[in-house]
Amino acid sequence: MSRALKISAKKANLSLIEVISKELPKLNKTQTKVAQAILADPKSATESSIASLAKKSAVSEPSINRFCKRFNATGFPDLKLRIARSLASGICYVYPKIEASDNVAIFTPKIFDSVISNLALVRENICHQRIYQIVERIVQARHIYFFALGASSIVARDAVNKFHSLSLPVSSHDDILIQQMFASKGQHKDVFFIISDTNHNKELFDVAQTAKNNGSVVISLTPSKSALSHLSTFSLYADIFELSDNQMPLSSRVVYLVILDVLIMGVVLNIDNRHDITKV
Amino acid sequence: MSRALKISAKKANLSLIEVISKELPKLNKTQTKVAQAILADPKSATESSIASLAKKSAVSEPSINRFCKRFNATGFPDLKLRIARSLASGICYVYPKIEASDNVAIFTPKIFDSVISNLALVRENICHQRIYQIVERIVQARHIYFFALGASSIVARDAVNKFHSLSLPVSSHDDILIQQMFASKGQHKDVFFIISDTNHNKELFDVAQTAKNNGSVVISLTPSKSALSHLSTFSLYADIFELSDNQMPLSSRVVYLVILDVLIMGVVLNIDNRHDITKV
DNA sequence: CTTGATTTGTAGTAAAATTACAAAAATTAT
DNA sequence: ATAATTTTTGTAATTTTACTACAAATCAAG
Repeated sequence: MSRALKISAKKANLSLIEVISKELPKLNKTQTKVAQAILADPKSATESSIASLAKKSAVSEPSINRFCKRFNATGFPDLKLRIARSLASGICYVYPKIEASDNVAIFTPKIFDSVISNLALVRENICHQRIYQIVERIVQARHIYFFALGASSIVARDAVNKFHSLSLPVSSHDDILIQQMFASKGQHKDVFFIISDTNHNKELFDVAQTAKNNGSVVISLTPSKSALSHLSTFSLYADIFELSDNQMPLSSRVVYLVILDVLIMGVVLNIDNRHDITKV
Repeated sequence: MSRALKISAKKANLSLIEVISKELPKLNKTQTKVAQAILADPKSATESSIASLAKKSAVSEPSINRFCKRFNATGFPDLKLRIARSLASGICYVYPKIEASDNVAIFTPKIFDSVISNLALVRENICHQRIYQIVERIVQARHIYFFALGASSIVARDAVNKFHSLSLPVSSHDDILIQQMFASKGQHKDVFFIISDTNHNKELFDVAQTAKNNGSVVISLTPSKSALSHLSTFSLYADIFELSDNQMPLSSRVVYLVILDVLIMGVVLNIDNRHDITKV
């Protein structure tokens, strides 16, 4: 939650139009004219020359220039660039909550934005070194077991479909007893890939513990501070900000699917070319 | 491949960077140099003058200008503006191909960008009215059948999990014979929700046809020009640009999952408040 | 009022972008 | 292969745009 705020704050410096409208009361006469002309039609401001904007706001050209510098732009072209940037981002990098009063046109973009924001965040923070290491283990594995429960189980199932099409020895199980059974029979070169979108899941933790005790490789895909990640041989983190509280994970499955896609692509490239291609 | 080009030509609101990277193979020698210089660092391109970009790409200034007009910009400042707009969200809206020589740090962002780009595109183009209509049908349905084959079947399964938790009468089937059987027994208030990421699938089309003939409601989630969408009572489109040709759909499942999430959210809000909340 | 400070505009300069035209490639026909 | 035609590319001049220095105007306090 606090991280979400940090991000929206970071985004806030970028939106120049917001800054201008916020500073509006503090501006003097001519600068107010300029600001109003820009705010009246920011898009056309980005497309017009300093001369035409000067005419439109009924001030001289140097006044426009001073306005630019007042807002920390190097000059008029830079100001136009900043306005364009603050204008064009259709996607809002915040994690809004869905209100009961939202209609289709409101909540639909919210859902997309939430997923996109989460993906963008994981994109920036995912550890490439770790991916490389995991890919190495997967291609060398005797067998790879994908274990998940609940909503994450479709991620496991999807992974199996894909790895299977690469002729890798994979299987997935969403029955905790079966999972425990396979874990207890795990061998040295077996990989147990455990996916959980909750921070602490006792059942899956126990399964992982069993596998670990048997000397098998345990890979986990979980939120960052999960008990599972500490136990694992290799762990991938993804902290997801869900937009609804009602225990229905929207974004996490999607982000997990994409992370699995990354691993699969790593395996594809690793198989295609057995040299040091995937090295970071 | 040809579909991608057709759409980029049609949709003017597609980002310029995306268009440039797509048109790259069609460009001649000098224009390729310009394109590569821009794609290598689009942000700096928006900040530089025509002279410096000419120097960077080792061409003359008028060649830059011709490049601008080639991409329907009025001139260089306009091109910079368009690049800035396409860049504003931080995510590069390109659909790059993954090369065999890509290492982890290269292909990982590519995969994320591809998914994010596709989501952003669908976010802009999805029909809210249609979502509203489909939600209405779902909440009134006697039973909802989710039919899919192959990679899309996990989307169907996920939908069932979620709708089931809302106590709606749902089921999914990925066996074509079972699908055909249920379709032939379909009743008036039954909804058949058919998901396919391929343009034309004879088997699923026949199932849909059967259901339609029986007077059931057929809802489809497919690419835009599919035979299925024409047949359906209501159809949702999503044209996905996949980044690898090797028949492994990466983005489509993800986009489909999010679209289903939107529908589920619509149902949740519709159930919570039986008035005209979801009205567009 | 008048002085000093601040703000605004005029005019000139520098820089950037565009256009016209000529040279160089590339393509085609002979 | 080579001449003729077309297309592509660059040079140089022109036009447009942005910036700077300085002067006029406005404003505030004595």
